[in-house]
Amino acid sequence: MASRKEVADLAGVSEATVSRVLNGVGPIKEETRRKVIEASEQLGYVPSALARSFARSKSGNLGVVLPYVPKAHLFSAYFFSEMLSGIGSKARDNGMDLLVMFRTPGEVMNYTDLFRRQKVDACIILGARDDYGELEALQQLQQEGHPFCIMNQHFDSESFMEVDADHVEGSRQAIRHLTDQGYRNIAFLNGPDSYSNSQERLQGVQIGLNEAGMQVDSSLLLEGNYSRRSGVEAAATIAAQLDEIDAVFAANDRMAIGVMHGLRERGIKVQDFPAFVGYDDSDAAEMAVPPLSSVRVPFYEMGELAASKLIHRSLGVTASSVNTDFPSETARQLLPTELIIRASSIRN
Amino acid sequence: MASRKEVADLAGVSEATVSRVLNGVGPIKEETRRKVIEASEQLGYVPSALARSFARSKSGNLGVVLPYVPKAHLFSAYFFSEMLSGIGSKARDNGMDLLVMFRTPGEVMNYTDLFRRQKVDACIILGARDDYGELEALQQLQQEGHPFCIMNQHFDSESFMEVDADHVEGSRQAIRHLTDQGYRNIAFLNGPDSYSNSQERLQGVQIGLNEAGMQVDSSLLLEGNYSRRSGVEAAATIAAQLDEIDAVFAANDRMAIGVMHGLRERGIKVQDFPAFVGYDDSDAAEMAVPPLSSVRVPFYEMGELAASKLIHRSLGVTASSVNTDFPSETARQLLPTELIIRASSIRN
DNA sequence: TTGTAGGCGTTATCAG
DNA sequence: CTGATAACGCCTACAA
Repeated sequence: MASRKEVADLAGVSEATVSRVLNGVGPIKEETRRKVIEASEQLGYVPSALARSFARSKSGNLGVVLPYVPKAHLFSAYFFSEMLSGIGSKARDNGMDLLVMFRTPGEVMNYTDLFRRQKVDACIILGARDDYGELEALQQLQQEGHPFCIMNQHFDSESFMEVDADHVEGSRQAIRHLTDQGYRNIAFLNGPDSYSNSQERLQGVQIGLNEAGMQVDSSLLLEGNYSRRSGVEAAATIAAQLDEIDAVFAANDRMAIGVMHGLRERGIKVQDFPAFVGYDDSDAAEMAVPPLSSVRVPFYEMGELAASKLIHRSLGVTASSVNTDFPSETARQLLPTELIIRASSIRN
Repeated sequence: MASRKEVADLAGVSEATVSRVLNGVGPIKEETRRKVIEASEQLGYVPSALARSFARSKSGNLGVVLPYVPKAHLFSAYFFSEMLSGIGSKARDNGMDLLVMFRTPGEVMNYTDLFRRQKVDACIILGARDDYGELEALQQLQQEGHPFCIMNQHFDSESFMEVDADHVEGSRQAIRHLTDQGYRNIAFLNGPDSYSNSQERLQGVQIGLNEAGMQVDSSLLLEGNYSRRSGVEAAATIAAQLDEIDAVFAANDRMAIGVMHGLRERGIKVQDFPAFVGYDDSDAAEMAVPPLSSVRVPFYEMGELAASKLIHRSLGVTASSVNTDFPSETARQLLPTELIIRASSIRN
């Protein structure tokens, strides 16, 4: 491959000038610029990202940590691919590449080493769990001043940069949609309490019910683990009290669909189904029978936002530019959800 | 952060020795090794991947090119996340990181620059299209001797390294499953002919029908674009000749489910449905109503295989070691599929 | 078994 | 506006 020196020789300039032209820095005489461009095109010269990164001590990589999912279909892949796409789009806009890593099942990830080794300039963490080891690792990151952003999980009493959807409001909307139609006995199939997401949904449910002059009935509170299977299991409980239950709100689509399946397995006909509202508006929602109403979460946009925040942060934020474009830079930022209404929740 | 020099000083050795110990190369006196390890742990020293890559002129990154998917739900995200996980698993085992890129909608990707810039040491390409620009780009890669592997697409008359599933056999199995049960009028909803995958499925269908002493009936051949919507559209045709059609084989689950939806929209009852077999065995298959029989594709394993081949190739294959572990290194390799039978295709 | 020193391809600083 | 020239942090012969 052509070297920078060859380009310099061909263009009749110094190597430094070649770099200046290619990086668009410093004042350059137009003719010089032209000569350099021509020469480098002719020779097919491409600067080495490796050398560049080394010299700048910037990898140019945006790290993305994904939970370990393969084969364990707790969450829909939809979820992650949307976020990843959003992140990728912003990264590309800023000339950064995506370095994707999967969290290993047991062990806690050593986030700081990722930065120390200079593999990434910033990092987005998806699906962090709220356990001790994880928290400690994140605190260390924070302490060392590495730019990182957590998606889809909130750590109370920490001031991590976080991006999430407004699950309180999303859940409230879902409940309101049901109560507005006169449903009074709404079962809520939530996910594990260890996810901040689950807690927020419960809050939203409470608010929604209160607005309709109702209270949470703990006998209508069920817990699954976000898998379809756990929905099927919850169906047992729901089927048993089908007289009292006239609607089901599930914390994600998979569980909602699981409940539907469970009811079907028990021979319950669609016309006898309670109303259903799911969550995520994954592609499974529109594929469900009946089509599942669901709370749409702007995963793609969340990915974009997280990436933007990080990039604008790690790309030298001067004292003057801070607090203008990204006021809540270090704070938690929530994107709005939207209720998508389909047949499953409409009174017939 | 602690520098290598500090470690060397603390351990009372030269910097070179520090590197040797940390890289496990060359003969080292046990005591020296211990001193170095201690010193580096004490100082929290972590070698810079940047500098290391630069010195070795190896990025340590395995590139993965993904098709541009966001919002266009032609393929299931399931598909990609499985492959990505498989790739990631093998990459990790070999100390490589994943550099993920999304193909931009219009333009052809400049694969060679990826290598020239030294961003990646090897590259896996998912969802390549068989158009002229793409082919040319791939040929150039080949010519320059860069290690790359194409997944899920076959280029005739090229000897690219390719990994795919055996779609001929998978489709044959699906058809046999149907004919074995006595279904004779099987509609085949295929994807666009521009994907080698589609062509292979058609072949499999032909073989399967022939085995049952039948021929392909071109009036039963439909084409969609792998989206659910296209399945819904195909349902119009199928509904119109429901007397003649007793089974439907679709080239992926989304389309199969789309057809089911289309039939439902037309008021056709489940008990009057033709038998259905989908393809991919994505999570949507088991969520479908009725649960959809489908040809399982080992995406995860395909990812592992592709990564393995590349890694073993780019990690110095000597003349002696070649043609032993990976006989078909530069050839096409197919993994077996498996028919998963669910309610949708069982005669009632 | 270990130290020395050159080189990797850029960036960036400092003269000119 | 442009040309030298030090870093950058690590790897790896080569020498000892």
